[in-house]
Amino acid sequence: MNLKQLSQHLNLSQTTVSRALNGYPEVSEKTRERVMQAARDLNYSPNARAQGLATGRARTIGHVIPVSTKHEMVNPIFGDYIAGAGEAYVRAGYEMMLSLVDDQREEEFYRQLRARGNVDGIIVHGPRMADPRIALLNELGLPFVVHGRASEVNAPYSWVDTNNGRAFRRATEFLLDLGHRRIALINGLEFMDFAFRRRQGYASALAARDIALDPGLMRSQEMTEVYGYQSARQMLDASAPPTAFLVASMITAIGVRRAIHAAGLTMGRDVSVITHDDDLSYLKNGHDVPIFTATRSSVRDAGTRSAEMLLDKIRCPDRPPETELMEADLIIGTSTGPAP
Amino acid sequence: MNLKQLSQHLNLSQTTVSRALNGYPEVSEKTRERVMQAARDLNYSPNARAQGLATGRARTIGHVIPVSTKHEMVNPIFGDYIAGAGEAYVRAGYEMMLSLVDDQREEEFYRQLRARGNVDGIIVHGPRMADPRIALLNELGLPFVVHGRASEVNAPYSWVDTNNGRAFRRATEFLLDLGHRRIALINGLEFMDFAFRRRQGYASALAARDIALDPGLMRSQEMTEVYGYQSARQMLDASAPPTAFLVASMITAIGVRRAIHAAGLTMGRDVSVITHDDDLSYLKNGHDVPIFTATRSSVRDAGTRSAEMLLDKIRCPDRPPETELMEADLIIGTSTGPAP
DNA sequence: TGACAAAACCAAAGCGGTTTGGCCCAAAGG
DNA sequence: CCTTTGGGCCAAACCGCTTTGGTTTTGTCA
Repeated sequence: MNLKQLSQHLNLSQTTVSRALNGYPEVSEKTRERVMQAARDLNYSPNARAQGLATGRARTIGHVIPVSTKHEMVNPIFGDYIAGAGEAYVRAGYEMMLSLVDDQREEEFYRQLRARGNVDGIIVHGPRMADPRIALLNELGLPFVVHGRASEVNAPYSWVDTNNGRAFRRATEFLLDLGHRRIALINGLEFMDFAFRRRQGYASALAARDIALDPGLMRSQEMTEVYGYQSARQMLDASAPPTAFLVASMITAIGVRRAIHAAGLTMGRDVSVITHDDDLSYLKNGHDVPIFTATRSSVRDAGTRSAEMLLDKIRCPDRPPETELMEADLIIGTSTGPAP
Repeated sequence: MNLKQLSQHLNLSQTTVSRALNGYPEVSEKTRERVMQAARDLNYSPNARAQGLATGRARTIGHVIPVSTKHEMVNPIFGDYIAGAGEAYVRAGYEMMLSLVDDQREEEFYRQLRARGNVDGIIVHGPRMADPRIALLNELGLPFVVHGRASEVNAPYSWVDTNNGRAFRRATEFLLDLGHRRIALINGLEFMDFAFRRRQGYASALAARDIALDPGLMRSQEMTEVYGYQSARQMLDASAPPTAFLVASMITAIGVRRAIHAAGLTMGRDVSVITHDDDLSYLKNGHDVPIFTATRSSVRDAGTRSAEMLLDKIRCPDRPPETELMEADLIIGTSTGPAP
């Protein structure tokens, strides 16, 4: 069933039927009702490609996930982020397109995305510190919102980010106040902007109390469980083990906890742990009492906010870039205690 | 830059340029070279919507994620599944569209998907035992592949599934052989087909040794960490606690482990645990020695296989439905031992 | 009652590709 | 030398919608 058939069925022109369905005023209420009813009865939906071709908009948002051939992992926060963003898209009648793109040929990919016109805007995931995509997208004139920021990019752009620096500074201060002096940082990959900022927050808190950074207490890797386990294991076995760990994700923290148990120690008494908690639906930080003391910031909310921001931007392309910095809560759980 | 401009630039007709780019034989090699070069130089990419409208194919696959308003979670396996499927799509030049759909109005949504024509085929996620979507999609004539199966649907359809029944039967037998008699099942939601089959595998292994099912040892819920913790906690506190747990996912098993520790017990000695392991990239089951004894089946591979199967189906719509049953490995880790 | 404005509808021209049917010309065959 | 063949190219129709620039109908007012 297409528009032509529908209009013939109704003895009306395609123009009138189209206008009736799209709420234009130059059609009588009676006719509109009749058209709507027929559309419902005959199960008519306009062809998206034809509509897109005619209007020049795709009603689709692209999400580009950079995948390096080396460590081709999809971040576990992705599902929750998408759930949040999807909610906004459903409300606005937009579709969501997902692309996994080899980071070797990202530029080409974005250019094609623009030329092929299958999206009206895109969400940039996993920004690096000097991410070249921002300049590229500005040049291409393709509306975009970054989930995160790029510290070394000065051009203005829209973003939604958690205040990672502040969160990790507060967490470090909290451990310092408990008397900890040897605090390990089990960070994400530090060419990723969020990890870089977390490290800065950690470093600034230590600097404020005149504590020197100890490279032996700092790790930077993909945030897997095994990485948390191995890092903590090694550090605890070393000559001057840390009394506290600051960890970049719940999953990695679970690995750290496993290492603490394996070393015969008790978390929260012998060794303290603070983790960042993205508030993932399948991996809540405990029920009533939090398992881990944590800096918490919902990635689902970030998804919704960035999607809404992008939709706004598409609606009004001339507005200046919008930004939103979400503060993380510091949640006190049972994984921290005074330094032994 | 569109086809018209490109062809004018080359002093050729749109027909010839289109044919040159798409590899048709009725254009000379010399001209083809010239066209290709110009397309590259001028950064020409065909407009996807126009191409789609003209060819009648969208070169896009839809992934529909059912979301109920009650427990709107996105399964953590989703990221890895998508990574696997995405790989196949990239190779074939297909896009991936994601839709979160309220399960109240699923039927309407699939009908629209068909009518609006924005996808050439879809992957059905999270099938229920008598999932109505299969009959609907067969009726609509929209190519699809189910990730999983629907036990109560008899019509033929294409699917890729793990042998969940066999995996859980083997795991149960393994525990029985170790002398365990009180084996708890911490299952997923049992209206989901995979969970139903796992339960059947578990039940049949017990039945084969004349052990009655104990409702007090069986739980069925969304597979969160907290669910694993609370279920195990309650069972261990009860009058006749289990000596082993059979768990539906790594994340839930991590909760079970936490409960075992909280009860002052040692996993693998006092209490055994076997979990299903989807081999998620961020949550590998240990490094060299597996943490948990597990039934392992890569959901990433399942993603790739089901995507390939769907692409085949789209290429040759007349072929009969294809199916693939993936066997899970039984991996021996340190979480199991003889019954105390 | 006729003039005029507004309301209601329509034909046709895009949007940017693919594809059908046909034209032109050089090479091959009788 | 003329016909046939087929390689190489083109004009125009088409995919299904929106939108421009009308035309017709209805209603209002002098």
